[in-house]
Amino acid sequence: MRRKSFADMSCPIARTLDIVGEWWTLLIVRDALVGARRFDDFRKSGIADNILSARLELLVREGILERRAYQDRPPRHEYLLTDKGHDLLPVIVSLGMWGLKWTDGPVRTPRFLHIRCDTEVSTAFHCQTCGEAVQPREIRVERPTAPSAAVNRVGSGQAVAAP
Amino acid sequence: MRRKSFADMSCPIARTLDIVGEWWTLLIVRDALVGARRFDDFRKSGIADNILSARLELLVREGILERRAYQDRPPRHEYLLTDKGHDLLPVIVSLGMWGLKWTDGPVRTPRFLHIRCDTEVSTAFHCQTCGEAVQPREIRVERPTAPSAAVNRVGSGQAVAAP
DNA sequence: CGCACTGACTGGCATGATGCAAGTGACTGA
DNA sequence: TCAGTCACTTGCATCATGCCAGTCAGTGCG
Repeated sequence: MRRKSFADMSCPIARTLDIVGEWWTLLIVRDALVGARRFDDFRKSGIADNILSARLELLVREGILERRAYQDRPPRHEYLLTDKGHDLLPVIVSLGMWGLKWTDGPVRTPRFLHIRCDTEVSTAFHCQTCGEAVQPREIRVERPTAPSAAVNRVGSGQAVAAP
Repeated sequence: MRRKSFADMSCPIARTLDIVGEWWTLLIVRDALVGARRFDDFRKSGIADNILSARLELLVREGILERRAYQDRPPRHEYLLTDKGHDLLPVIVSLGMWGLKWTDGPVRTPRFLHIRCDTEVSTAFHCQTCGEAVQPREIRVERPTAPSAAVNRVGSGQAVAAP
């Protein structure tokens, strides 16, 4: 059954997931961030050949990876992250942080280092007004503004799932 | 074909994706963050009933949502984020930020406000040593340390995909 | 009272996604 | 020459998904 597309949804979160939300896709991005370039490099994650082939094609088509020839007899290509692809770094990092905190198992995760000083960087919310870091618990999520006001549901708040 | 599980992988990113990486799951988390509570609330995203039912059950089982009765004739339940679930906020936000920058379409995204001062917060990398925000471009990703050193591949760097 | 509607699911079925594993072609090295 | 490597491609079986009807309990209206 073809999955319902999120591409035409008005929410950018959904649109991102439409592009990178398939099984294995973000693991490929992770591996590309870590330095994987060739088909054989990416294969080491355990992904099936045909799925890897399809995902690489998708990531190239979406401009997240670019395909570059590294030899011509036979023609061989490697896959490099674009700027667009590199901008998925915060997604990867936040997934890793959640997994570190809430899943069990060995901790074998990429490290993210500030190039200038070689210190490991962390990601956090920041408030420009207060000038300080903010914990997720200190954040109130406000739903998207809708042209038609959401129908009040008595006693359960104004909950509307966004298409 | 049953998907290959990422649960036993040594990478926390993979383990997170094993839990929340199915189609629709993170959109449900998004909606829960925005205030959706009931089956009907979540359904508004366009998800099929049986998939929603299965995803809610998974999120409850994984401790991301808790199921709470809101009436008993007939028995009816609503679904609320746990702390574990709320900690997926950075994942949702980073997905939204990427989508804002790199996808086209209307911008109808949740807003994330600092409770104390009602300012919209943003997420960013931070370097403790330099005491400043760091752009993704200023970050070097280092692959996970491996007990067996990666085999050098001449001319292509030391690329190893992590299981 | 009967009927229509609502909400929260459950279930049947057809189609696409996935994984396994074999195959292909070009090349290299012993 | 043969075996191995690399980068895919392909065939097939099994699961994931979506559509939509159905069920049950309750409510409200004519």
